[in-house]
Amino acid sequence: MGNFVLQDLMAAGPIMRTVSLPRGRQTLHTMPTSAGYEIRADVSYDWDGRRRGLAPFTVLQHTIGGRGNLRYETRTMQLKPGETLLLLIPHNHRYWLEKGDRWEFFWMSMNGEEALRIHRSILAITGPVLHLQPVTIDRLASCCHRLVTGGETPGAASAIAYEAAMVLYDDVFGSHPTYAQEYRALQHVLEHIEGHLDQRLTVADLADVAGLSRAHFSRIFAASEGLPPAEFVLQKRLRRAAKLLTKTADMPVKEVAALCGFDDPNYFSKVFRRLYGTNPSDFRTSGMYASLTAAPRHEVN
DNA sequence: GGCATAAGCAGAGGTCGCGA
DNA sequence: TCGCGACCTCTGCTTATGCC
Repeated sequence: MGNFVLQDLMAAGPIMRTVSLPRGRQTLHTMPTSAGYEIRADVSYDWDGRRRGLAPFTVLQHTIGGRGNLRYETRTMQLKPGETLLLLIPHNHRYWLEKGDRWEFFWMSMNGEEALRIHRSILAITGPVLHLQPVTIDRLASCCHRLVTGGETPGAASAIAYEAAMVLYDDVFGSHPTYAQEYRALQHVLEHIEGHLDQRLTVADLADVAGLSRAHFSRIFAASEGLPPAEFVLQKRLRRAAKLLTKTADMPVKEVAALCGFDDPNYFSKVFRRLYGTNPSDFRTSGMYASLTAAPRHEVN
């Protein structure tokens, strides 16, 4: 697909596909949900980011011609040809078409923790409107075309969506050494958190790992991951605890707490209840974990 | 004995404004 | 862009008590 360009996608005419694949046993970290190329001229085209359900996903939409409108939190702007829209849902935004306007675009929607994490990192730096290089647009158009016409298995579809996420990553971070450095620092912190969940993890320690001051680290971490660092660590610990509780029926709750970095089982019980709505022992016996969508109410991606 | 709940408190965390 | 200090909020811990 090396020579695929945007014109090839447009040549096929308006087309879209909702990617609905059977759930595999393993959760894929990047999964497309829909893709397509459209020319819209009707005011019924109107999406509100707060009314599209609670399951998180992202929308990547490149404007080929015409124009669209975007309200992002309190700011309102127009999307012109050559501009690419990146949005996380749910979120306080709306994009729509005004009467008499025309909007030609291609888009890809995807979910999965890796897609969400990468797109959130990009959004934290660039905001929702991106100005990508022509070669990036062509590669994204190629991904979109292959999603619409192929990607029949979960693995194949996931690979295409992941490629699209990486193409975007290269464009944004590859051309901005400072952004790349910051991204790598946060990656290092995330790895540090994963490897030390059973130990004391203060925000000051994590800021040291990132090589930043506590206040600045807290600021960029929250912008990148969608949660302040302490809350992020807490949710990671509670997810690990939930898994341990259901997988190790003989392990005392206080031992599960200790393995997840909670020195005090009483405190563990308190925060566990806050997140899951029930105490650890009831959670274990009720089989709640299986009924959850593999995540607590406020998911850490 | 193991665990949950509640109250109280110290210190850590989040966030803002400001300056370099 | 980043660090620093200040201020307010809330987390994390201790202790006491009660239930199974």
